[in-house]
Amino acid sequence: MQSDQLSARPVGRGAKVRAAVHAATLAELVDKGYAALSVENVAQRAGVHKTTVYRRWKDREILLTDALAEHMAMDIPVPDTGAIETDLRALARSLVQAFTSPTGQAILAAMLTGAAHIPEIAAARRHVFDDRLARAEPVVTRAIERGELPGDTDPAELLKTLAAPIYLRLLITADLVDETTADQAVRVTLAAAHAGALQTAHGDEPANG
Amino acid sequence: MQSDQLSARPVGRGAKVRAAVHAATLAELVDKGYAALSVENVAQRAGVHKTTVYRRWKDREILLTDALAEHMAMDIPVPDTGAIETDLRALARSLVQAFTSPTGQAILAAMLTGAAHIPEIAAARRHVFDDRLARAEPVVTRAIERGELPGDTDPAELLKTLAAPIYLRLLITADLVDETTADQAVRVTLAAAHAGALQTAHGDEPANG
Amino acid sequence: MQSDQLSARPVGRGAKVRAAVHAATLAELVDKGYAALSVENVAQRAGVHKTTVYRRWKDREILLTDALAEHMAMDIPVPDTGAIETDLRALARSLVQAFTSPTGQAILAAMLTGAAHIPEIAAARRHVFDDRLARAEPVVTRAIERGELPGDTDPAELLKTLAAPIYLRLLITADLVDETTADQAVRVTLAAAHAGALQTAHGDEPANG
Amino acid sequence: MQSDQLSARPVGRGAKVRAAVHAATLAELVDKGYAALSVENVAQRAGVHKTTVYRRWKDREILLTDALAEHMAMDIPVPDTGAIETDLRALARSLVQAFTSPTGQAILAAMLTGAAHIPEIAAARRHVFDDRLARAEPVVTRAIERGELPGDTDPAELLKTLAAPIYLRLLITADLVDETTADQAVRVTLAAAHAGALQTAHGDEPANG
DNA sequence: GATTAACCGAGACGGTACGTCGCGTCTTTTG
DNA sequence: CAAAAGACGCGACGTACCGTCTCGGTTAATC
Repeated sequence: MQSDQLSARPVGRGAKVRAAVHAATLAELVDKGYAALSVENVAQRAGVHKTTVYRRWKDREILLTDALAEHMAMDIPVPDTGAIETDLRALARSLVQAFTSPTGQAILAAMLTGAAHIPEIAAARRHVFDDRLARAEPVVTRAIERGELPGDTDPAELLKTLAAPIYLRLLITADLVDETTADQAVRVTLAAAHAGALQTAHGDEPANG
Repeated sequence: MQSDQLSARPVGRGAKVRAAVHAATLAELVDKGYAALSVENVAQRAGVHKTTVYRRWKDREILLTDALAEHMAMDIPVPDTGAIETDLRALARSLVQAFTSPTGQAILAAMLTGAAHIPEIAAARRHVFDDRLARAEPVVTRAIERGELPGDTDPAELLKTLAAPIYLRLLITADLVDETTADQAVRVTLAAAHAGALQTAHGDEPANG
Repeated sequence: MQSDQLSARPVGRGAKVRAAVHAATLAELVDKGYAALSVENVAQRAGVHKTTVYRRWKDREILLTDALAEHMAMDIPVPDTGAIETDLRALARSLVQAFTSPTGQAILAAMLTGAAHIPEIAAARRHVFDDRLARAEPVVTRAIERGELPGDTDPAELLKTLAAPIYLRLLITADLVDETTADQAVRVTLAAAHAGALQTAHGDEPANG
Repeated sequence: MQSDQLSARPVGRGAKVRAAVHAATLAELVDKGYAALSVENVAQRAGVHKTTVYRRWKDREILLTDALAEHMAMDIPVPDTGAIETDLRALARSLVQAFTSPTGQAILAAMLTGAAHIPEIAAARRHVFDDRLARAEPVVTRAIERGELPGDTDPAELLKTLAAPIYLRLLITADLVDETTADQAVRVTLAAAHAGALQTAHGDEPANG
């Protein structure tokens, strides 16, 4: 009995459909973009009928967020090189890598789109980034313990400072983003941290970070 | 952005229609969001018939980008207080103010949406930000001349560093954004600049910024 | 000004669409029958798009009843040969003719279908037959005036007696129906009338007949 | 009608299912009507799974005709009062009773529906009525033997003349149908019969009655 | 009394048609 | 000539029910 779950459904076939549809959804997203992603095309690409998609996902939006969430659930390795600079560089570069591929671009765009009026998407996006943040925090705390960073450095603040210029270029200025962008972000972040500009809030910043 | 080259037309009546439709477009954008913005509703809100809208704007996308472009063309005052810190604080705070209003939120969201596959929107967005950047550069160059910043500080790089954490919070983390966010961005930016982390590229950054 | 109606719509094109769709509806009805009549096929047959059909008719049911009603609105000539027997024969034969054609069969079937739960169809059907009845009554009253029939003969009752066996065979027994059926109905009806079996109710029949 | 030739099967369990589904089918037919009768609802009402229904009946149509046929197979008592008038009155009134109940209405409607294009339904309907006719014929032949009716009276013709006005009102005019309707039909039929209008065909009517 | 074969419950699936919405085009009428 | 009015082709939406197809789990007749 390999599937001794509590639910008594024959998950066997269903799981394959789920996977195929998810893959097809992401593929279509990359090819056509958020707006032009039609359920019918996704279904066809997945080798499945339209109604089968609607049976599992209530509508286009939910199909998309679900596929995205599943895709983002993949672990990102947290570096531990023993030095803050190389750790941050690794983090920044992996971020760059994740979002410069066509797939990454499409996913990023999709996560931004329609967020204002569809709370689920906004929530999903926030959750993904909070998660990444939480997993990366040890990098900073370890550096503090090693004495590489001031004791009152705020890990979240530091990591946001690291990520911010990369997202800015990806989303707003559409500059070319590569490893030098990542390295420059590291330089700025460390400069700010050493200058004591990334300390935990003394009351001037509310606890929303 | 568009009205100049159409000067040969009888602008008399048309100008009123243009203005009304633009206003209605932004209003609908704020109320319903990008996805649910329908030409028919915009037309009705503008007290104009649908076909009249289509006569002037080829499609929904163009109507939107045009309205947005017109809206963003409003001047932002470039501060000149005599000190880089207060200047940057003014810039950062005006950025925060611009995008924390419901209108600003909607506009920001709209400019991100569908950008991946509709080049016009991406171009418009890039143009707007490049423009803002260009207009703000004097703030930095003046500070360099005053000796407040290292001589080889890259103005664009500095301004992006200033803006980046604000956009990150607006678009990704959905943290609360207010004046303290602006002030914190200033602190980080100045720390980096003084540490020489915002110099013009010595070859490690291509000329795309 | 050939179209000086109160409503200001350009009826020009619309009327053509109406006619084409009505014709296509009846044609499909004959070919495929009530159950298999799909709006999409009707539209295609009419050289028109599905949504155009839905714009004018709320749903399949209404499209059908409307087409049927329009079709049945055609006048049936009321005979006046001077003798009740030949008049009735003409009436009966025209009834037979109307419903033995494939079209007639299909229409008849459609008017019966779904009548139990869709009041509009039942109402339309009733209206059509009441109308036919009212138009044929003069045939009977003239015969009474000529002294061919008893003075208290009930015209409606007589005409129903005439029609009843024809409908029975069409709808229930599926016997072959032709002119001899019509003539036989006349014979029975006149026999009953002369025997005084078709008088207006003396109280033994409520006023619903 | 079907259970006899399947006698090799373990009828034990199956019989209950058959009965439950038949009852549920008729109940749904009365409640929702022919068009809105869904197999899933029937199954649920019968406390049985959809697939179980499909295992025994190929499709909706067959399920329906089977249920109807079973229902109609109930005997109608053939009266034998010794006088043709009271016999016919009994027949007519039982017909009225059968089809004025909600159930009767629904069944009648169902038997008419879709008959044009689904031969099975038409055949079933014809069979039912032929059967009733055949069983009632003795009433007429006995009357002929008693000398109450002309010797060459056609029994089928007479019985159809009796039934026709009742069906007309049920199906077409939607007049109120009650015992007076039945009695009036008897009056007309007897008048015609006595006048010799219901004799066997002299060759002008084929033997399809 | 265990075996075994038919039957049933459960539910996903491919498929057809439904009726709806919004886009962008077109034609006709009005000022 | 531009705007109003509105029908239209078109494509996608999301829904309902059809009839089919495994899968396990029961049940009941047989050995």
